[in-house]
Amino acid sequence: MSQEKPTVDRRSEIIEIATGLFLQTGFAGTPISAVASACGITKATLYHHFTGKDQLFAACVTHGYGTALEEVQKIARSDTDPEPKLRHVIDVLYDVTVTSSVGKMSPLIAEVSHAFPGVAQSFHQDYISPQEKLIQSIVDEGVEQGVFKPQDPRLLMHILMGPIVTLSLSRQMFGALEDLDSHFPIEDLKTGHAEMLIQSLKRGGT
Amino acid sequence: MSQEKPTVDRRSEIIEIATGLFLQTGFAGTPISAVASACGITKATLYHHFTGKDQLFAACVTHGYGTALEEVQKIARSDTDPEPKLRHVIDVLYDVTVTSSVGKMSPLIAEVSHAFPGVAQSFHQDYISPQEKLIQSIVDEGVEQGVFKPQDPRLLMHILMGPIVTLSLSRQMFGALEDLDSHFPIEDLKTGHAEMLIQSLKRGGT
DNA sequence: GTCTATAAGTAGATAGAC
DNA sequence: GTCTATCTACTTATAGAC
Repeated sequence: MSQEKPTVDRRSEIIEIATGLFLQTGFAGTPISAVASACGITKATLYHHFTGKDQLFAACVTHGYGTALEEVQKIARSDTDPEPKLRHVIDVLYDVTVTSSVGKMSPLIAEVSHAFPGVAQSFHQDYISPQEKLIQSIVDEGVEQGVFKPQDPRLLMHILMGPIVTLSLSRQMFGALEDLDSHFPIEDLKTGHAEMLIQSLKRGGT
Repeated sequence: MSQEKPTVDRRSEIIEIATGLFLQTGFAGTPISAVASACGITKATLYHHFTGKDQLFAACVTHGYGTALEEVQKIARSDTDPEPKLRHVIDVLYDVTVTSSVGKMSPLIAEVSHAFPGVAQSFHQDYISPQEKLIQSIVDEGVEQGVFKPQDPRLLMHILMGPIVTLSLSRQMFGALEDLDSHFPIEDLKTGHAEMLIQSLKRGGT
């Protein structure tokens, strides 16, 4: 009775629970023992699945952004006009970054990156870079069709991702505030941000 | 010879060194002993100046944003037209957030806020809120003079602070990358961001 | 104000039985 | 795969001498 699950996906289960704990208390602030007991296993068992704390964290990051990237990929490949396509991507980016757990990991990766630079490096190579290329391809498509004016790719990502990541960070940081949603309302900010970005792309920048 | 400084500002000295260490290795990742030895004193002496690790951290935050807020205040009060005034503020915000140590503390505050919600709360009350009001007053001035169109204050802060905070986070996170400045060039992004923001304010949003 | 010494607890990680 | 038991190292924090 004590082992209902047939071990099919114990690993994924651990990863998801660990991700939640890391997000709550940080990397250094989350003892392996806390992860273990939250999973209902002992430390020794946890070490049977992962060779160390850093490897567990790396698995959390990979597991998370793999799913997130697929979503953006699906949209980029879909057969829609550039503008609604970009709006759809912005929608998903807000979801992934502000609502789901993956996006909230950025400050954690920053924390860990000093001790384990490999984590940040693979995060950039496997998630940030491919995502940038996908978004850029959508904008390029719009430029070809004459809907968008050309824009510096780095500036575009700066204006696009910046507010989203910071909103996620703010909502974590000020999670204790009673009026969190009135200070940082996701829907309103998303709509306004998207509108501004699209307008700027249509008119051409700088 | 071993005590050259006349204790005039031992406290400030400790705070500045501690801030640097916290930024490098995080709150939980920075032992009190590391701070002490970096200051050239012992743990016991450090505990003579601060009653605990959390109080030391809170002092680091307060010390930092106090200076930063004053700079913005000076500009807001100056006798210039709204547009150059806003450009000047953006300039200072990039400096403070991306270059100096204060701005880089946001992810740290997020980390600590779970264990000590008071730190985030006072950060919001004493720094974020006043700064928002100062910036809003500049925009309001512009609206009165007919240079700017009215804008939702929260959206404005979202679009203004978002990219800046995220740039700071990215540069910390990917500090190990060789081509950091080509991926995240401060000057170019600042210029483009400011231009876009001003244009959007002039034209009116949403 | 600064030190040495140490208390009291917890961290990551492993050995070996079942 | 999971457990109990344990190791070593390091953590925050304090007591008391100088």
